[in-house]
Amino acid sequence: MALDDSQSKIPSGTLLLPPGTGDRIELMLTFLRIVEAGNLSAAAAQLGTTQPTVSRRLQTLERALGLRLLQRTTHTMRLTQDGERCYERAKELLAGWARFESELKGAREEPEGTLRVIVPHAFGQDRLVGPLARYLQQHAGMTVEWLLHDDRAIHDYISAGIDCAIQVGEVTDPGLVAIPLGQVQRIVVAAPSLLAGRDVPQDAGELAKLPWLALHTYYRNEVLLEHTVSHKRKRLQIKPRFSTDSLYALRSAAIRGLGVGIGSRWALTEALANGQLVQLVPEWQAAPLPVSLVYPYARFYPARLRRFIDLIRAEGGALFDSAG
Amino acid sequence: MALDDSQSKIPSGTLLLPPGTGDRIELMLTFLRIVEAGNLSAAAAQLGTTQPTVSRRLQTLERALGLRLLQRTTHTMRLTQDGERCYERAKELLAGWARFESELKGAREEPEGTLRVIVPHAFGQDRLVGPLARYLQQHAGMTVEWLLHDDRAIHDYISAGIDCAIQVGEVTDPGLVAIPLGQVQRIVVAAPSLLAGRDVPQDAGELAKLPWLALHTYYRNEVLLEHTVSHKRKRLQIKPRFSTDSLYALRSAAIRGLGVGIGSRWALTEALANGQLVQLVPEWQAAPLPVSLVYPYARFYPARLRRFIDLIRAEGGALFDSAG
DNA sequence: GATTTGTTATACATTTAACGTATGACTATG
DNA sequence: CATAGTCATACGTTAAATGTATAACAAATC
Repeated sequence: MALDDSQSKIPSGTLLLPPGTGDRIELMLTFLRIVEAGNLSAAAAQLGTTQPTVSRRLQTLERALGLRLLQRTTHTMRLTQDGERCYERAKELLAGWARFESELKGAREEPEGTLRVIVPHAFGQDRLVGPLARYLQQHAGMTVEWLLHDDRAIHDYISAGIDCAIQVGEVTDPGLVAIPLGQVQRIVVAAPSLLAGRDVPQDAGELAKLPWLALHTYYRNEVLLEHTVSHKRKRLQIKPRFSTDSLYALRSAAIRGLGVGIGSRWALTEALANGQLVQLVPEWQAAPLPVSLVYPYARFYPARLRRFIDLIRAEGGALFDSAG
Repeated sequence: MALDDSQSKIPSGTLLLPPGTGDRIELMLTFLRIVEAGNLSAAAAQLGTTQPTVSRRLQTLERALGLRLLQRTTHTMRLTQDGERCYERAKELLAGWARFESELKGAREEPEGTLRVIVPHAFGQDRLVGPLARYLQQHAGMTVEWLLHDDRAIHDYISAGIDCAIQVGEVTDPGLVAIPLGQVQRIVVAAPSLLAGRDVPQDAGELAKLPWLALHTYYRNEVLLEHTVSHKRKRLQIKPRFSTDSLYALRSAAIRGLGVGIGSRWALTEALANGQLVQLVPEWQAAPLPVSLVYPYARFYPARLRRFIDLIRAEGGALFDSAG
């Protein structure tokens, strides 16, 4: 990022008000205050400081500039010609400073630029689009990069300029802040065709006899189920014939009768409703997965991120309630 | 001079960079330097300070602004979006500051505005006009108020905004700086018509018999003459029939034969040359008067005054050499 | 994989600077 | 002449900025 000399944009030349003269903005503001108050004592009162302090600041300014700004005695005060010029220029300069601060303050308060979010495929295509739409409605001028990824290496993306991500599963990276949004139920499903000619399993233990599909992001060769009423747990050893990292691919395979699978309820609701899939042993479920909004820990957050966090906090509970 | 609220021109509103955050200009300059150097250590080297100092200044700025300006680790650094905006705005602001300083520096180095000078009538009408003309030739844009006064209360004028004065006579006001320019010889003259039918005085003592004119600014009822060779002194009691504060009025009266007078040689040279006046007892003269450029003691002087002082110092000796 | 180098951030002690209080000097006013 | 209010300075205190030392980290090199 280093710029060579030809690109340097820092104003060059010797500074009249060198470092070590205290806060130069404050000196200029004090000078303006003195002029407008009409004497040093009144200026001190308006500035909330003492008359000697004001006197010293004026002298510091005059010394640094090498100019007499105010001709003053114990009872008279008038601007010199240099003082008049300085007064006019200082007003312009400090007005510029005020604009500078105002613009930065606006940046701090009004979202601007591009928000970059990673969301898992499972949510990014429908469930979170509602809040996203409302965010864009509320903030004209904002743009959003909505990146669908299931990659767990979220910290890499964030160091690459991503503002935040929706993460399913435990958040273990200490460099990230995790805002819990809810949980996703994970249920056991199979196609009716898979069950044709077989006894429908009445208990979790019977599931092991069936062919399995693995969503290897979440489970591979072993499944842990918990009884929703008694909270008993049963661990099953399975030998999946099919393994994927896509919930949708798993759904498709299950619908085709290739095997039993465990997936998030909300992604399977439609297939269950139209009979393409049936839930097996409904009282047994895999551990629900926490869903979190995660972003890097930092001292300050851009307004665009803060506004998004506020929105997701407000609506995320409804998006990921325990029924889902 | 106090302005009421409606006239106040100080930029209003809460300052993002409040007093107490150190020199705000320095913080901004440090930020720009970091961006252009590419890392904090290089910026520290270029700023002639230490890396921890640069780190703290950057953090002070970020804390005061409530914005993250630079995303940085031990080996990477990149501007955030807020940082990019701040960088652009800071350059503009500091360029404005540099112009501000440049203009003030110009004021310090280049004469500008109106120089106000008091000169005695005796000199202001011809002898000093030469240097004045050269001053105006050398400094385009300057204007000069050339005030002819013989009033000895120069300090009053100076408190009224006069930059300097040419003063004839001893300078006793401790608040003034006096630059000696030379001396003016004061000689005894009379009209030939006054001497008609009389013996021409051969010695200073014989002058008392003649009628006298007084230049009451310098002498009234007593005249002290000194012999230019033996340095003997003679004090004469005189009874002037005519008294004035104007050297020219005294000259006119002397030419008309109204009496003997003492005046500055250079103002009488022409009348002497064309026979209107003659010098009496040439080896006896009144004490010469010092001529000084005076101005109020001050910590700083505007450039227009400093340039004028330099010019008068350089040429004043020739203007008021001991022959005159 | 271990080591070196160079980075950023922080703790600590020192140095520097800014401040408020007290007060002197001055001048306008009553 | 006394009083009130001004500006400038001396002094001691407080606050802040600094440099040094160093920990933690990561890329580059061996």
